Amino acid sequence: MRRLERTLLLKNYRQLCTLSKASFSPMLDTQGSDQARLYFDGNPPSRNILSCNRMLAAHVRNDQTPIAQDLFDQMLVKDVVSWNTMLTGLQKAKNPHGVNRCFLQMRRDGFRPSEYTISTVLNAFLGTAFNVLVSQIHALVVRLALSSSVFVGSALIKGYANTGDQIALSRVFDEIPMKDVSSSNALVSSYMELGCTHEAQRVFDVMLERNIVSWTSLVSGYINNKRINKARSVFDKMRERNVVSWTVMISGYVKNQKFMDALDLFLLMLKSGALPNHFTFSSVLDACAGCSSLIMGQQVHSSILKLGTPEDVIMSTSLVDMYAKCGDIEAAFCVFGFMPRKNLVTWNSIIGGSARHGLATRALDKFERMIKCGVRPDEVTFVNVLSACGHGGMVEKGEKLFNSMKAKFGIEPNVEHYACMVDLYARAGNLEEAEKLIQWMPFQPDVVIWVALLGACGLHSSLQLGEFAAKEIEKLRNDHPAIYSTLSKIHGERGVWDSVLEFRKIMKEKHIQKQIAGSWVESQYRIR
DNA sequence: TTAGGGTTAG
Repeated sequence: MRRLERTLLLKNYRQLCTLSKASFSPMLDTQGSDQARLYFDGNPPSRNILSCNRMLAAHVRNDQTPIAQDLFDQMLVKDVVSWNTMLTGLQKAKNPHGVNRCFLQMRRDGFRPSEYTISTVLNAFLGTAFNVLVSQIHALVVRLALSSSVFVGSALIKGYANTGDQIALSRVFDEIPMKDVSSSNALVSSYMELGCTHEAQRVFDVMLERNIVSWTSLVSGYINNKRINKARSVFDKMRERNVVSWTVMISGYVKNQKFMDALDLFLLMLKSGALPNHFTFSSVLDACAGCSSLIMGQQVHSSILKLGTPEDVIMSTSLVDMYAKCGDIEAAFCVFGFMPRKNLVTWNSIIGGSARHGLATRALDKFERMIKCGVRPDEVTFVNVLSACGHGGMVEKGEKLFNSMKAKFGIEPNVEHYACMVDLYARAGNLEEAEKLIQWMPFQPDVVIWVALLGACGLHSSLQLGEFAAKEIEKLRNDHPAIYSTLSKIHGERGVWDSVLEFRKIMKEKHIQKQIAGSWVESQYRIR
Protein backbone atom coordinates (compact mmCIF):
# COMPACT_ATOMS: atom_id res chain seq x y z
CA MET A 1 0.00 0.00 0.00
CA ARG A 2 1.36 3.39 -0.96
CA ARG A 3 2.12 5.98 1.68
CA LEU A 4 -0.52 8.42 0.46
CA GLU A 5 -3.21 5.70 0.52
CA ARG A 6 -2.21 4.73 4.08
CA THR A 7 -2.49 8.36 5.16
CA LEU A 8 -5.94 8.72 3.59
CA LEU A 9 -7.18 5.54 5.25
CA LEU A 10 -5.90 6.67 8.59
CA LYS A 11 -7.68 9.97 8.09
CA ASN A 12 -10.89 8.09 7.33
CA TYR A 13 -10.59 6.06 10.51
CA ARG A 14 -9.83 9.11 12.62
CA GLN A 15 -12.95 10.77 11.29
CA LEU A 16 -14.96 7.70 12.17
CA CYS A 17 -13.63 7.66 15.69
CA THR A 18 -15.32 11.00 16.44
CA LEU A 19 -18.73 9.41 16.15
CA SER A 20 -20.71 11.98 18.03
CA LYS A 21 -19.85 14.63 15.46
CA ALA A 22 -19.02 12.74 12.31
CA SER A 23 -21.64 11.43 9.97
CA PHE A 24 -21.15 8.07 8.30
CA SER A 25 -22.90 9.27 5.18
CA PRO A 26 -19.99 11.01 3.43
CA MET A 27 -17.80 7.99 4.10
CA LEU A 28 -20.38 5.67 2.60
CA ASP A 29 -20.78 7.88 -0.42
CA THR A 30 -17.08 7.59 -1.17
CA GLN A 31 -14.44 4.91 -1.09
CA GLY A 32 -14.54 4.77 2.69
CA SER A 33 -17.76 2.74 2.58
CA ASP A 34 -16.26 -0.63 3.50
CA GLN A 35 -13.98 0.78 6.16
CA ALA A 36 -16.89 2.69 7.68
CA ARG A 37 -18.92 -0.50 7.91
CA LEU A 38 -16.00 -2.49 9.32
CA TYR A 39 -15.44 0.09 11.99
CA PHE A 40 -19.13 0.36 12.71
CA ASP A 41 -19.59 -3.41 12.95
CA GLY A 42 -16.61 -3.83 15.24
CA ASN A 43 -17.56 -1.17 17.76
CA PRO A 44 -20.88 -2.01 19.42
CA PRO A 45 -20.66 0.76 22.06
CA SER A 46 -20.57 3.33 19.29
CA ARG A 47 -23.94 2.25 18.03
CA ASN A 48 -26.08 4.97 19.46
CA ILE A 49 -29.40 5.55 17.74
CA LEU A 50 -28.25 8.64 15.87
CA SER A 51 -25.25 6.91 14.31
CA CYS A 52 -27.35 3.87 13.46
CA ASN A 53 -29.94 6.06 11.74
CA ARG A 54 -27.22 7.86 9.83
CA MET A 55 -25.75 4.57 8.70
CA LEU A 56 -29.21 3.34 7.73
CA ALA A 57 -29.93 6.53 5.73
CA ALA A 58 -26.61 6.26 3.93
CA HIS A 59 -27.37 2.69 2.82
CA VAL A 60 -30.83 3.75 1.65
CA ARG A 61 -29.33 6.67 -0.29
CA ASN A 62 -26.92 4.27 -1.99
CA ASP A 63 -29.73 1.84 -2.93
CA GLN A 64 -28.36 -0.81 -0.56
CA THR A 65 -31.72 -1.78 0.91
CA PRO A 66 -30.78 -5.37 1.90
CA ILE A 67 -27.82 -4.04 3.91
CA ALA A 68 -30.07 -1.38 5.44
CA GLN A 69 -32.57 -4.09 6.34
CA ASP A 70 -29.83 -6.17 8.07
CA LEU A 71 -28.74 -3.18 10.08
CA PHE A 72 -32.31 -2.25 10.92
CA ASP A 73 -33.04 -5.80 12.14
CA GLN A 74 -29.95 -5.71 14.37
CA MET A 75 -30.86 -2.38 15.99
CA LEU A 76 -31.98 -3.01 19.55
CA VAL A 77 -33.30 0.50 19.96
CA LYS A 78 -35.26 2.20 17.21
CA ASP A 79 -37.03 5.51 16.93
CA VAL A 80 -39.57 6.82 14.42
CA VAL A 81 -36.74 8.07 12.17
CA SER A 82 -35.31 4.53 11.98
CA TRP A 83 -38.70 3.19 10.87
CA ASN A 84 -39.23 6.00 8.37
CA THR A 85 -35.77 5.48 6.88
CA MET A 86 -36.35 1.75 6.54
CA LEU A 87 -39.73 2.42 4.91
CA THR A 88 -38.05 4.83 2.47
CA GLY A 89 -35.52 2.13 1.56
CA LEU A 90 -38.27 -0.41 0.87
CA GLN A 91 -40.20 2.18 -1.14
CA LYS A 92 -37.11 2.99 -3.23
CA ALA A 93 -36.61 -0.73 -3.82
CA LYS A 94 -40.19 -0.86 -5.13
CA ASN A 95 -41.24 -3.36 -2.50
CA PRO A 96 -44.83 -2.46 -1.48
CA HIS A 97 -45.24 -5.78 0.38
CA GLY A 98 -42.17 -4.96 2.44
CA VAL A 99 -43.48 -1.44 3.14
CA ASN A 100 -46.83 -2.84 4.24
CA ARG A 101 -45.15 -5.40 6.52
CA CYS A 102 -42.78 -2.83 7.99
CA PHE A 103 -45.59 -0.32 8.54
CA LEU A 104 -47.74 -2.92 10.34
CA GLN A 105 -44.80 -3.95 12.54
CA MET A 106 -44.10 -0.32 13.35
CA ARG A 107 -47.68 0.10 14.57
CA ARG A 108 -47.59 -3.19 16.49
CA ASP A 109 -44.42 -2.02 18.24
CA GLY A 110 -46.33 1.04 19.40
CA PHE A 111 -44.72 3.77 17.28
CA ARG A 112 -46.81 6.74 16.26
CA PRO A 113 -46.54 7.35 12.47
CA SER A 114 -45.32 10.82 11.51
CA GLU A 115 -45.89 12.89 8.35
CA TYR A 116 -42.78 11.21 6.89
CA THR A 117 -44.25 7.75 7.53
CA ILE A 118 -47.58 8.50 5.89
CA SER A 119 -46.20 10.14 2.75
CA THR A 120 -43.65 7.34 2.27
CA VAL A 121 -46.20 4.56 2.73
CA LEU A 122 -48.76 6.20 0.42
CA ASN A 123 -46.15 6.70 -2.28
CA ALA A 124 -45.04 3.09 -2.01
CA PHE A 125 -48.62 1.93 -2.58
CA LEU A 126 -49.21 4.00 -5.74
CA GLY A 127 -50.01 1.82 -8.71
CA THR A 128 -50.08 -1.38 -6.62
CA ALA A 129 -52.86 -3.54 -5.18
CA PHE A 130 -52.17 -1.89 -1.82
CA ASN A 131 -53.82 1.33 -3.03
CA VAL A 132 -57.10 -0.08 -1.64
CA LEU A 133 -55.66 1.00 1.72
CA VAL A 134 -55.62 4.71 0.82
CA SER A 135 -58.91 5.53 2.54
CA GLN A 136 -57.90 3.55 5.65
CA ILE A 137 -54.63 5.45 5.83
CA HIS A 138 -56.61 8.66 5.39
CA ALA A 139 -58.73 7.69 8.43
CA LEU A 140 -55.53 7.13 10.39
CA VAL A 141 -54.25 10.55 9.26
CA VAL A 142 -57.39 12.20 10.64
CA ARG A 143 -57.04 10.29 13.93
CA LEU A 144 -53.40 11.31 14.27
CA ALA A 145 -54.23 14.94 13.40
CA LEU A 146 -51.86 14.96 10.42
CA SER A 147 -54.36 16.30 7.85
CA SER A 148 -52.86 19.76 7.81
CA SER A 149 -49.48 18.56 6.52
CA VAL A 150 -48.77 19.52 2.90
CA PHE A 151 -46.65 16.38 2.52
CA VAL A 152 -49.43 14.10 3.72
CA GLY A 153 -51.97 16.06 1.66
CA SER A 154 -49.97 15.72 -1.57
CA ALA A 155 -49.50 11.99 -0.99
CA LEU A 156 -53.22 11.50 -0.28
CA ILE A 157 -54.18 13.47 -3.41
CA LYS A 158 -51.96 11.19 -5.53
CA GLY A 159 -53.29 8.14 -3.70
CA TYR A 160 -56.92 9.04 -4.39
CA ALA A 161 -56.11 9.87 -8.03
CA ASN A 162 -54.69 6.38 -8.26
CA THR A 163 -57.93 4.88 -7.01
CA GLY A 164 -60.00 7.15 -9.29
CA ASP A 165 -61.70 9.06 -6.46
CA GLN A 166 -62.02 12.62 -7.78
CA ILE A 167 -64.27 13.88 -4.97
CA ALA A 168 -61.97 12.60 -2.22
CA LEU A 169 -58.85 14.14 -3.73
CA SER A 170 -60.41 17.59 -4.11
CA ARG A 171 -61.69 17.37 -0.52
CA VAL A 172 -58.20 16.50 0.75
CA PHE A 173 -56.79 19.52 -1.09
CA ASP A 174 -59.48 21.82 0.33
CA GLU A 175 -58.63 20.67 3.84
CA ILE A 176 -54.95 21.61 3.61
CA PRO A 177 -54.78 24.92 5.50
CA MET A 178 -51.45 26.18 4.11
CA LYS A 179 -51.40 24.97 0.50
CA ASP A 180 -48.04 25.25 -1.23
CA VAL A 181 -46.96 24.97 -4.86
CA SER A 182 -46.19 21.24 -4.61
CA SER A 183 -49.63 20.31 -3.27
CA SER A 184 -51.25 22.41 -6.02
CA ASN A 185 -49.06 20.67 -8.59
CA ALA A 186 -50.18 17.32 -7.18
CA LEU A 187 -53.78 18.43 -7.70
CA VAL A 188 -53.12 19.49 -11.32
CA SER A 189 -51.48 16.20 -12.23
CA SER A 190 -54.11 14.19 -10.34
CA TYR A 191 -56.97 15.85 -12.23
CA MET A 192 -55.07 15.21 -15.45
CA GLU A 193 -54.60 11.56 -14.48
CA LEU A 194 -58.39 11.25 -14.15
CA GLY A 195 -58.94 12.93 -17.51
CA CYS A 196 -60.37 16.11 -15.93
CA THR A 197 -58.40 18.54 -18.10
CA HIS A 198 -60.74 21.48 -17.44
CA GLU A 199 -60.42 21.14 -13.66
CA ALA A 200 -56.63 20.83 -13.98
CA GLN A 201 -56.45 23.94 -16.14
CA ARG A 202 -58.70 25.81 -13.70
CA VAL A 203 -56.47 24.92 -10.73
CA PHE A 204 -53.41 25.96 -12.74
CA ASP A 205 -55.02 29.29 -13.74
CA VAL A 206 -55.81 30.29 -10.14
CA MET A 207 -52.48 29.21 -8.66
CA LEU A 208 -50.81 32.14 -6.91
CA GLU A 209 -47.38 30.69 -7.44
CA ARG A 210 -46.33 28.53 -10.38
CA ASN A 211 -42.99 26.91 -10.93
CA ILE A 212 -41.46 24.88 -13.73
CA VAL A 213 -43.05 21.71 -12.32
CA SER A 214 -46.54 23.30 -12.48
CA TRP A 215 -46.06 24.06 -16.18
CA THR A 216 -44.57 20.66 -16.91
CA SER A 217 -47.43 18.91 -15.08
CA LEU A 218 -49.88 20.73 -17.33
CA VAL A 219 -47.95 19.83 -20.51
CA SER A 220 -47.60 16.22 -19.42
CA GLY A 221 -51.29 16.06 -18.48
CA TYR A 222 -52.42 17.28 -21.90
CA ILE A 223 -50.12 14.74 -23.57
CA ASN A 224 -51.54 11.89 -21.52
CA ASN A 225 -55.04 13.05 -22.47
CA LYS A 226 -54.06 12.92 -26.16
CA ARG A 227 -54.12 16.72 -26.58
CA ILE A 228 -50.66 17.03 -28.14
CA ASN A 229 -51.28 20.38 -29.85
CA LYS A 230 -52.62 21.92 -26.65
CA ALA A 231 -49.57 20.53 -24.82
CA ARG A 232 -47.29 22.18 -27.35
CA SER A 233 -49.06 25.53 -27.02
CA VAL A 234 -48.59 25.40 -23.21
CA PHE A 235 -44.96 24.32 -23.70
CA ASP A 236 -44.35 27.29 -26.01
CA LYS A 237 -45.66 29.66 -23.36
CA MET A 238 -43.16 28.45 -20.75
CA ARG A 239 -40.72 31.17 -19.79
CA GLU A 240 -38.10 28.70 -18.60
CA ARG A 241 -37.61 25.05 -19.44
CA ASN A 242 -35.38 22.35 -18.03
CA VAL A 243 -34.39 18.88 -19.13
CA VAL A 244 -37.62 17.40 -17.73
CA SER A 245 -39.94 19.81 -19.56
CA TRP A 246 -38.08 19.27 -22.86
CA THR A 247 -38.19 15.50 -22.35
CA VAL A 248 -41.91 15.51 -21.54
CA MET A 249 -42.70 17.30 -24.81
CA ILE A 250 -40.32 15.16 -26.90
CA SER A 251 -41.66 11.90 -25.46
CA GLY A 252 -45.19 13.25 -26.01
CA TYR A 253 -44.51 13.49 -29.73
CA VAL A 254 -43.04 9.99 -29.72
CA LYS A 255 -46.11 8.59 -27.95
CA ASN A 256 -48.26 10.21 -30.64
CA GLN A 257 -46.09 8.72 -33.42
CA LYS A 258 -44.95 12.23 -34.45
CA PHE A 259 -41.33 11.20 -34.74
CA MET A 260 -40.12 14.06 -36.93
CA ASP A 261 -41.67 16.61 -34.55
CA ALA A 262 -39.84 14.86 -31.69
CA LEU A 263 -36.52 15.09 -33.54
CA ASP A 264 -37.10 18.74 -34.50
CA LEU A 265 -37.80 19.57 -30.87
CA PHE A 266 -34.70 17.70 -29.76
CA LEU A 267 -32.61 19.89 -32.07
CA LEU A 268 -34.28 22.99 -30.60
CA MET A 269 -33.46 21.67 -27.13
CA LEU A 270 -29.79 21.32 -28.03
CA LYS A 271 -29.77 24.83 -29.55
CA SER A 272 -31.26 26.22 -26.33
CA GLY A 273 -28.25 24.86 -24.44
CA ALA A 274 -30.23 22.39 -22.30
CA LEU A 275 -28.41 19.13 -21.67
CA PRO A 276 -30.33 15.92 -22.45
CA ASN A 277 -30.27 13.07 -19.93
CA HIS A 278 -30.96 9.34 -20.20
CA PHE A 279 -34.73 9.98 -20.20
CA THR A 280 -34.39 12.38 -23.16
CA PHE A 281 -32.07 10.09 -25.09
CA SER A 282 -34.35 7.13 -24.59
CA SER A 283 -37.27 9.02 -26.16
CA VAL A 284 -35.14 10.49 -28.95
CA LEU A 285 -33.81 7.05 -29.86
CA ASP A 286 -37.38 5.83 -29.99
CA ALA A 287 -38.13 8.65 -32.44
CA CYS A 288 -35.16 7.61 -34.60
CA ALA A 289 -36.41 4.01 -34.56
CA GLY A 290 -39.95 5.22 -35.38
CA CYS A 291 -38.82 6.87 -38.60
CA SER A 292 -36.05 4.33 -39.33
CA SER A 293 -33.40 7.04 -39.38
CA LEU A 294 -30.14 5.21 -38.81
CA ILE A 295 -28.06 8.33 -39.45
CA MET A 296 -29.93 10.31 -36.80
CA GLY A 297 -29.76 7.32 -34.43
CA GLN A 298 -26.00 7.09 -34.87
CA GLN A 299 -25.64 10.81 -34.17
CA VAL A 300 -27.71 10.47 -31.00
CA HIS A 301 -25.53 7.53 -29.96
CA SER A 302 -22.43 9.72 -30.46
CA SER A 303 -23.99 12.48 -28.34
CA ILE A 304 -24.64 9.99 -25.52
CA LEU A 305 -20.98 9.01 -25.56
CA LYS A 306 -19.67 12.57 -25.98
CA LEU A 307 -21.75 13.88 -23.07
CA GLY A 308 -20.65 10.96 -20.91
CA THR A 309 -24.26 10.10 -20.10
CA PRO A 310 -24.17 7.46 -17.33
CA GLU A 311 -25.20 3.98 -18.41
CA ASP A 312 -28.88 3.29 -17.97
CA VAL A 313 -30.56 0.00 -18.80
CA ILE A 314 -33.61 1.65 -20.41
CA MET A 315 -31.55 4.04 -22.53
CA SER A 316 -29.28 1.21 -23.72
CA THR A 317 -32.31 -0.95 -24.50
CA SER A 318 -33.63 1.91 -26.64
CA LEU A 319 -30.26 1.94 -28.42
CA VAL A 320 -30.48 -1.81 -29.12
CA ASP A 321 -34.04 -1.38 -30.37
CA MET A 322 -33.12 1.64 -32.51
CA TYR A 323 -30.26 -0.19 -34.26
CA ALA A 324 -32.44 -3.27 -34.81
CA LYS A 325 -35.35 -1.23 -36.22
CA CYS A 326 -33.05 0.89 -38.39
CA GLY A 327 -31.55 -2.19 -40.03
CA ASP A 328 -28.14 -2.36 -38.33
CA ILE A 329 -28.62 -5.57 -36.38
CA GLU A 330 -24.87 -6.04 -35.88
CA ALA A 331 -24.69 -2.68 -34.08
CA ALA A 332 -27.66 -3.82 -31.97
CA PHE A 333 -25.74 -7.00 -31.02
CA CYS A 334 -22.68 -4.92 -30.23
CA VAL A 335 -24.52 -2.51 -27.89
CA PHE A 336 -26.33 -5.47 -26.32
CA GLY A 337 -23.04 -7.29 -25.73
CA PHE A 338 -21.50 -4.35 -23.89
CA MET A 339 -24.48 -3.72 -21.61
CA PRO A 340 -23.44 -4.37 -18.00
CA ARG A 341 -27.06 -4.93 -16.93
CA LYS A 342 -29.84 -6.44 -19.00
CA ASN A 343 -33.46 -6.94 -18.10
CA LEU A 344 -36.42 -8.73 -19.66
CA VAL A 345 -37.15 -5.86 -22.07
CA THR A 346 -33.51 -5.80 -23.21
CA TRP A 347 -33.59 -9.52 -24.02
CA ASN A 348 -36.95 -9.17 -25.76
CA SER A 349 -35.56 -6.31 -27.88
CA ILE A 350 -32.60 -8.32 -29.14
CA ILE A 351 -34.68 -11.48 -29.68
CA GLY A 352 -37.40 -9.51 -31.53
CA GLY A 353 -34.78 -7.64 -33.57
CA SER A 354 -33.09 -10.92 -34.58
CA ALA A 355 -36.47 -12.41 -35.53
CA ARG A 356 -37.36 -9.41 -37.72
CA HIS A 357 -34.02 -9.74 -39.48
CA GLY A 358 -34.72 -13.39 -40.23
CA LEU A 359 -31.96 -14.54 -37.86
CA ALA A 360 -33.98 -17.35 -36.30
CA THR A 361 -31.02 -19.30 -34.91
CA ARG A 362 -29.53 -16.21 -33.26
CA ALA A 363 -32.93 -15.31 -31.81
CA LEU A 364 -33.29 -18.78 -30.30
CA ASP A 365 -29.71 -18.73 -29.09
CA LYS A 366 -30.40 -15.45 -27.25
CA PHE A 367 -33.57 -16.99 -25.80
CA GLU A 368 -31.57 -19.92 -24.39
CA ARG A 369 -28.99 -17.54 -22.92
CA MET A 370 -31.71 -15.42 -21.39
CA ILE A 371 -33.13 -18.46 -19.58
CA LYS A 372 -29.63 -19.46 -18.43
CA CYS A 373 -29.16 -15.95 -17.01
CA GLY A 374 -32.24 -16.52 -14.85
CA VAL A 375 -34.50 -14.02 -16.64
CA ARG A 376 -38.07 -15.31 -16.84
CA PRO A 377 -39.63 -14.90 -20.28
CA ASP A 378 -43.03 -13.20 -20.71
CA GLU A 379 -45.72 -13.12 -23.45
CA VAL A 380 -43.64 -10.73 -25.58
CA THR A 381 -40.66 -13.09 -25.50
CA PHE A 382 -42.80 -15.91 -26.87
CA VAL A 383 -44.32 -13.76 -29.64
CA ASN A 384 -40.73 -13.01 -30.66
CA VAL A 385 -39.37 -16.58 -30.53
CA LEU A 386 -42.45 -18.02 -32.25
CA SER A 387 -42.22 -15.47 -35.04
CA ALA A 388 -38.49 -16.26 -35.34
CA CYS A 389 -39.42 -19.93 -35.82
CA GLY A 390 -42.08 -18.91 -38.38
CA HIS A 391 -39.64 -16.91 -40.48
CA GLY A 392 -37.00 -19.63 -40.16
CA GLY A 393 -39.37 -22.47 -41.10
CA MET A 394 -38.65 -24.21 -37.75
CA VAL A 395 -42.02 -25.87 -37.23
CA GLU A 396 -41.01 -28.49 -34.65
CA LYS A 397 -39.03 -26.02 -32.56
CA GLY A 398 -41.98 -23.60 -32.67
CA GLU A 399 -44.38 -26.32 -31.53
CA LYS A 400 -42.05 -27.25 -28.69
CA LEU A 401 -41.79 -23.65 -27.53
CA PHE A 402 -45.53 -23.09 -27.85
CA ASN A 403 -46.22 -26.16 -25.70
CA SER A 404 -43.63 -25.10 -23.12
CA MET A 405 -45.33 -21.74 -22.53
CA LYS A 406 -47.94 -23.00 -20.09
CA ALA A 407 -46.19 -26.19 -18.96
CA LYS A 408 -42.77 -24.74 -18.20
CA PHE A 409 -43.31 -21.02 -17.72
CA GLY A 410 -46.95 -20.74 -16.62
CA ILE A 411 -47.82 -18.37 -19.48
CA GLU A 412 -51.23 -18.85 -21.08
CA PRO A 413 -50.91 -18.43 -24.88
CA ASN A 414 -52.96 -15.46 -26.14
CA VAL A 415 -54.40 -14.67 -29.56
CA GLU A 416 -51.05 -13.27 -30.73
CA HIS A 417 -49.28 -16.55 -29.96
CA TYR A 418 -51.94 -18.48 -31.85
CA ALA A 419 -51.50 -16.06 -34.77
CA CYS A 420 -47.76 -16.86 -34.72
CA MET A 421 -48.53 -20.59 -34.80
CA VAL A 422 -51.01 -20.19 -37.68
CA ASP A 423 -48.36 -18.20 -39.52
CA LEU A 424 -45.73 -20.84 -38.68
CA TYR A 425 -47.79 -23.73 -40.09
CA ALA A 426 -49.12 -21.76 -43.03
CA ARG A 427 -45.72 -20.43 -44.14
CA ALA A 428 -44.32 -23.96 -43.99
CA GLY A 429 -47.12 -25.03 -46.36
CA ASN A 430 -49.04 -26.98 -43.72
CA LEU A 431 -52.31 -25.15 -44.39
CA GLU A 432 -54.37 -28.01 -43.01
CA GLU A 433 -52.70 -27.77 -39.59
CA ALA A 434 -53.11 -23.97 -39.63
CA GLU A 435 -56.82 -24.29 -40.37
CA LYS A 436 -57.20 -26.94 -37.66
CA LEU A 437 -55.53 -24.67 -35.10
CA ILE A 438 -57.90 -21.81 -35.99
CA GLN A 439 -60.87 -24.13 -35.46
CA TRP A 440 -59.68 -25.36 -32.08
CA MET A 441 -58.14 -22.24 -30.58
CA PRO A 442 -59.84 -20.95 -27.42
CA PHE A 443 -60.49 -17.51 -28.96
CA GLN A 444 -62.60 -16.03 -31.71
CA PRO A 445 -60.02 -15.69 -34.51
CA ASP A 446 -59.30 -12.03 -35.27
CA VAL A 447 -58.19 -10.25 -38.46
CA VAL A 448 -54.50 -10.91 -37.70
CA ILE A 449 -55.10 -14.69 -37.66
CA TRP A 450 -57.04 -14.71 -40.94
CA VAL A 451 -54.57 -12.37 -42.63
CA ALA A 452 -51.76 -14.74 -41.59
CA LEU A 453 -53.65 -17.63 -43.19
CA LEU A 454 -54.55 -15.62 -46.29
CA GLY A 455 -50.93 -14.52 -46.73
CA ALA A 456 -49.78 -18.13 -46.63
CA CYS A 457 -52.52 -19.10 -49.11
CA GLY A 458 -51.03 -16.47 -51.43
CA LEU A 459 -47.59 -17.96 -50.87
CA HIS A 460 -48.79 -21.47 -51.67
CA SER A 461 -51.47 -20.57 -54.26
CA SER A 462 -54.30 -22.14 -52.30
CA LEU A 463 -57.40 -20.59 -53.82
CA GLN A 464 -60.19 -22.35 -51.91
CA LEU A 465 -58.78 -21.74 -48.43
CA GLY A 466 -57.69 -18.24 -49.47
CA GLU A 467 -61.22 -17.33 -50.48
CA PHE A 468 -62.53 -18.73 -47.20
CA ALA A 469 -60.02 -16.65 -45.20
CA ALA A 470 -60.88 -13.57 -47.28
CA LYS A 471 -64.57 -13.98 -46.46
CA GLU A 472 -63.77 -14.21 -42.75
CA ILE A 473 -61.62 -11.06 -42.95
CA GLU A 474 -64.40 -9.25 -44.78
CA LYS A 475 -66.83 -10.13 -41.97
CA LEU A 476 -64.49 -8.51 -39.43
CA ARG A 477 -63.13 -5.63 -41.49
CA ASN A 478 -64.48 -4.50 -44.78
CA ASP A 479 -62.05 -3.62 -47.59
CA HIS A 480 -58.89 -4.99 -46.02
CA PRO A 481 -56.20 -4.43 -48.70
CA ALA A 482 -54.76 -7.93 -48.14
CA ILE A 483 -57.94 -9.55 -49.47
CA TYR A 484 -57.84 -8.13 -52.98
CA SER A 485 -54.09 -8.10 -53.51
CA THR A 486 -53.64 -11.71 -52.31
CA LEU A 487 -56.61 -13.14 -54.16
CA SER A 488 -55.54 -11.26 -57.28
CA LYS A 489 -52.07 -12.80 -56.91
CA ILE A 490 -53.47 -16.34 -56.54
CA HIS A 491 -55.72 -15.93 -59.56
CA GLY A 492 -52.83 -14.49 -61.55
CA GLU A 493 -50.63 -17.49 -60.73
CA ARG A 494 -53.41 -19.77 -61.95
CA GLY A 495 -53.78 -17.74 -65.13
CA VAL A 496 -57.36 -16.65 -64.39
CA TRP A 497 -56.80 -13.19 -65.82
CA ASP A 498 -60.45 -12.15 -65.88
CA SER A 499 -60.59 -12.45 -62.11
CA VAL A 500 -57.30 -10.57 -61.75
CA LEU A 501 -58.69 -7.68 -63.79
CA GLU A 502 -61.90 -7.78 -61.75
CA PHE A 503 -59.97 -7.51 -58.46
CA ARG A 504 -57.86 -4.65 -59.79
CA LYS A 505 -61.01 -2.85 -60.87
CA ILE A 506 -62.54 -3.24 -57.39
CA MET A 507 -59.33 -1.99 -55.79
CA LYS A 508 -59.35 1.06 -58.06
CA GLU A 509 -63.01 1.77 -57.40
CA LYS A 510 -62.59 1.45 -53.65
CA HIS A 511 -59.30 3.38 -53.66
CA ILE A 512 -57.53 0.44 -52.07
CA GLN A 513 -53.78 0.51 -52.47
CA LYS A 514 -51.48 -2.45 -52.13
CA GLN A 515 -49.21 -1.79 -49.19
CA ILE A 516 -45.85 -0.71 -50.52
CA ALA A 517 -42.92 -2.67 -49.19
CA GLY A 518 -39.80 -0.61 -48.62
CA SER A 519 -36.26 -1.35 -47.57
CA TRP A 520 -34.42 0.20 -44.67
CA VAL A 521 -31.81 1.61 -47.03
CA GLU A 522 -34.56 3.33 -49.01
CA SER A 523 -36.11 4.75 -45.85
CA GLN A 524 -32.81 6.45 -44.93
CA TYR A 525 -33.23 8.74 -47.92
CA ARG A 526 -36.88 9.42 -47.21
CA ILE A 527 -35.87 11.29 -44.05
CA ARG A 528 -34.89 14.85 -44.96
C1' DT B 1 -30.71 11.02 10.67
C1' DT B 2 -36.35 10.27 7.55
C1' DA B 3 -41.01 12.47 3.38
C1' DG B 4 -44.30 15.41 -1.26
C1' DG B 5 -45.30 17.79 -7.17
C1' DG B 6 -43.23 17.03 -13.79
C1' DT B 7 -39.56 12.64 -17.82
C1' DT B 8 -37.44 6.72 -20.62
C1' DA B 9 -37.53 0.91 -23.38
C1' DG B 10 -39.74 -4.64 -25.99
